[in-house]
Amino acid sequence: MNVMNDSPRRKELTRQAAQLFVQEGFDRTTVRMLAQEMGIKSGSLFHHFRDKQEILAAVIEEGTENALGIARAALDDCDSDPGSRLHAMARAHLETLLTDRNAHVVALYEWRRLDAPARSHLSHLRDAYEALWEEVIDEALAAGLIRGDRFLVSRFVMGALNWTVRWYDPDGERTPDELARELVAMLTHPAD
Amino acid sequence: MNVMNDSPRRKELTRQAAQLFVQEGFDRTTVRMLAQEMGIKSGSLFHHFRDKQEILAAVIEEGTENALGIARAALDDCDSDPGSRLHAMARAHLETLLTDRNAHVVALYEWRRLDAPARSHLSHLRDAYEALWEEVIDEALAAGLIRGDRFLVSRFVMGALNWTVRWYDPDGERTPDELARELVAMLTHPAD
DNA sequence: CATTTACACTAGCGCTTGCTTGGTTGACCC
DNA sequence: GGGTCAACCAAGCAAGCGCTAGTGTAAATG
Repeated sequence: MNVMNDSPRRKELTRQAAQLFVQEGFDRTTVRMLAQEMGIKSGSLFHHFRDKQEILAAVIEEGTENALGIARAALDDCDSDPGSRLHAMARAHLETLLTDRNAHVVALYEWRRLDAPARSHLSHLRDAYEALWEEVIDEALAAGLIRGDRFLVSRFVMGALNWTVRWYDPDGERTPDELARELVAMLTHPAD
Repeated sequence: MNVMNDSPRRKELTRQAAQLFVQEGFDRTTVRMLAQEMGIKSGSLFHHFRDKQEILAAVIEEGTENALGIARAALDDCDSDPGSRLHAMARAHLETLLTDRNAHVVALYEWRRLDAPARSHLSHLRDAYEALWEEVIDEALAAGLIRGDRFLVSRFVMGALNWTVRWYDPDGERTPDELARELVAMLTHPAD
């Protein structure tokens, strides 16, 4: 057990682990399965990760950091009116499902398998992502674009969005852009 | 391994199993832990259930049947206008979280641990529940109360609703009725 | 009274689990 | 050309896993 840095090798192993975690679930995925997928022996795995838990944490960390980066970039690039910003966030969220679906599914379904220290570290990352959403929702509320309780609206929206991993097919007919547009249309109350 | 009927004893055991599955997750819950929680020895467990999988199936089956019953009753008892029906469904959904939260959490998080036969049987039950929602949403769409694509709207609504198990505290300040009202308000576009 | 049924028990088989140990390899460096 | 270091391997340990076999017993049933 030597290193736990973020070498490129470790990044690649993390990506492969995410795939297996989605297919089998964290608990059912054995270190032997992980090693085989990675093309190494099970003992070698512990050169890159302290233990199995750390592999899970690495998967979730990378996925969340990625989503955060994409969302921030989307907000920087879009128009400044609340509607555009709402749409940009929804679109960014759906686009991460194209490139990073596995990590997102793992983050949603296997969060509770994290031990306490990892959970506390990663919840800060997740909070940062949700804070972006709440900011955008606040702006939309202030502009009268949507209405309702600040807290409840963001929970409902996060729910609708996170649920997309269950049914959205990125290779299907609907683009993230179209889908984001539909979601915003459902929520907003334009002054006809 | 004698019986697999639905005796009252088995119902109680199922309820206790749901509790443990939520706390630990299905895979981490051992038959020995289940037996201890039930106050029997691990071998005795297999008198009531064929195997561990069947316990999971029993938990999900009971929870879904319950939700279906409550939703149907709510629809029978409410006014016939689309807004009332939407509200009745949302309220029924949240009310099941008061009495049956464990089973619902298990159904959401451990669905993929079901083997193929159980999954096929239970998905019919779940489809029946979702069909109720789609019916009510269709009525609301037809009445112009909400708008958007039939398929997408129901996915978004189901997402927002199912996500409530993550944050809703039935012992907290907000009643299911209030919460349902907020959700409907967020979705609907009344002709001001 | 005899039999069945429902429920519980003890004991343990066969296997898999996460992880450790002690070592080898080959590329790079001064 | 000796030293360093990440990367990998073979072997295996201790613990725990789902589940089975066979038995005991008290209440219900004929």
